[in-house]
Amino acid sequence: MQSLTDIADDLKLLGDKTRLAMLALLKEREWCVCEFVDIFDISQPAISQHLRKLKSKGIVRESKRGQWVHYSLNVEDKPHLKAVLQEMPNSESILAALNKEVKAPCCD
Amino acid sequence: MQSLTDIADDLKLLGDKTRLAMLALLKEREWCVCEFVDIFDISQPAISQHLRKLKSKGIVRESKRGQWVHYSLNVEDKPHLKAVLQEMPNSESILAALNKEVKAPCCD
DNA sequence: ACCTTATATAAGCGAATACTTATATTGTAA
DNA sequence: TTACAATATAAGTATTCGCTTATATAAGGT
Repeated sequence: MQSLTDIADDLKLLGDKTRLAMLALLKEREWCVCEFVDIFDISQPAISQHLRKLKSKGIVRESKRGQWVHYSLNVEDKPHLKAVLQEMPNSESILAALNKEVKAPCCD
Repeated sequence: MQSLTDIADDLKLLGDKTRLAMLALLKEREWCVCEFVDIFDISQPAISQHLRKLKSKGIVRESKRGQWVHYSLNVEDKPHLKAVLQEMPNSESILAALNKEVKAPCCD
């Protein structure tokens, strides 16, 4: 059972357009850091810092494969986040909003 | 149709425990500012500023009655917020978490 | 008119946020 | 080992945030 403060702190992380887009994308499948670096118009360290915040709250899970790191959604025990993400547009719409198309992932 | 940024900006407002509690309380009925002043352990101007932010994003609606101002929820056209609030505990639990009991409202 | 009550606004301040550049770490491959 | 690619961390900075105190506005009662 989460406290009000915990829930607010989780939601605070969704209050940033980059992290919100990341989570909406992660709804569909797991993504490699290198893909996020291609998609978002911010530096690689900025990407890394966003993912660290999400991971530190247990909202995403990381899995290393060789030199690549893949992130996946981990909101099974977070109904508030599940509910929001359910209302988010699909990956295609998100990428369109970011003016990006899905390319062959860098980590193949 | 809301942009990603708009949705993130809405969610950012839920990322504060005071505003999140206010909205959870407003799910049940409308509340007078004076009640919020009693419930939350912050100054009256702080309450007023939180409500102004929520109003400026169209998340709540105000209605003046004499010298009192009542706020009500206005999230019909905001499915993301509706979805989160649906998962929030009821007023009783919120008040319990704040160590407050519902008293006779100041504005009767 | 005056005083009181309810609410809003203004100004200021310390803490948190999201970014940047520079550097460290880790893994792969020659 | 050396070099390179992917990712993370550190440090610095400008902006935003949430609070406070002080003051303004507005409505009600006498």
